[in-house]
Amino acid sequence: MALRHAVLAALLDEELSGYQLAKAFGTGVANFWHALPQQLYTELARLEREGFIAGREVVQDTRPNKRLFQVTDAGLAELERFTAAETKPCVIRDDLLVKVQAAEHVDTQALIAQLAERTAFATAKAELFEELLRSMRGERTEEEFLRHGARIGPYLTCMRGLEFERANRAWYERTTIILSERRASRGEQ
Amino acid sequence: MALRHAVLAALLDEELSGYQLAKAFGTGVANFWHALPQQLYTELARLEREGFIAGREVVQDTRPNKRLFQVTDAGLAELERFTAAETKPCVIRDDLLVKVQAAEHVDTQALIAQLAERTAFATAKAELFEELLRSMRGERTEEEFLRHGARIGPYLTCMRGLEFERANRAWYERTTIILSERRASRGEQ
DNA sequence: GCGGACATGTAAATTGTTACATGATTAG
DNA sequence: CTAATCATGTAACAATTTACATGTCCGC
Repeated sequence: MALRHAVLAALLDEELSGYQLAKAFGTGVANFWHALPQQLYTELARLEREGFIAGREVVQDTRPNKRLFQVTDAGLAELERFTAAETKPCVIRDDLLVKVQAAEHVDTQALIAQLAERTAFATAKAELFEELLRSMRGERTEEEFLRHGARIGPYLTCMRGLEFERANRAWYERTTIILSERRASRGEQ
Repeated sequence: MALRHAVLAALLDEELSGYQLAKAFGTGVANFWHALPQQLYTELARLEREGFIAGREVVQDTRPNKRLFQVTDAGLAELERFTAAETKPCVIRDDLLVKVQAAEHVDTQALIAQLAERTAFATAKAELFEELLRSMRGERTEEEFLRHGARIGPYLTCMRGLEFERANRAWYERTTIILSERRASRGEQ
């Protein structure tokens, strides 16, 4: 039941629509959780029904109308309760790691192509996060911002996301080289 | 549908029982995927029914009997097909990150305690992985092992797992310090 | 004798993904 | 005129987690 708390956490700093949330939870600005639009619209409806968020209709001329949501006092209390409760450790589940695990027993050509794709993806995401961090801290140094800056939560989770993507990229690149070389030396035999 | 492929990948190098798989997928030796015993027993039954793995009963004196499973030719072919197919990018979903995201709006005392727990957990896991990597490469240097060693797949995924836990630990420690200092300076006001 | 490790499952509930549905506006 | 972005949902299906169930052996 953490999706609802992720939504609450995302709505703390600003009112957002379902569509805006979907973008954040999909493309990865929200490093702390991932969800598809369908799940978010459903969860927003549930949260509103239960009084944890309140929505207001915003009429737009040029685009379809939208509903912006903000966290209620009950919602904040629920988030407080969640934060104090036990945390279950996070787990890795990655298709690509499964494939690399089997690398010695299968053809690695397609695998190497997929590693290249992921390298590009991780690089782009890392750049996005770097930019995001820069804009969050503004003129201040990181040190200074971490001490006294506002919105420290999003900054910290973004830092973790950046490190994650950097490590991904490094591993993808190294793995690509290793599998390619082994492939080549097998071919030469 | 990657659980089944994760199971196949885990069974490539050695025959394992459901119980042994459960330990590996639970405590994290299998960095590439996570699953609970219940899911594994169910999946093993399905895989056997579909002919992707074959089980054999091993009678034991001192312990309950067990069934060891190995991958069949059909299973290897299925894994080959999976490896060539499209990969969906991995996503982060972590309770603790959600909590840190909300750090500014909730009481951080419990959060800091949870970060300490996670630090200990990540440290232990990193040490486990280091030991595992050492035992896999034996006398060889890492460089040498990566070039020519057998069972390169498990080694590579373990490397990723180690880096992940090291990064976790570093971020947990840094976040603990930052939140603690901010908490202290709020208290002094 | 009690808790933990060994060993294997089923059933119910929750969560997450995929497919289906609709409709306006803007940029190329 | 076609694709992309904005905007919101429902329904069906698949995956994961939690709860229930059972029984032996070993060390303290």
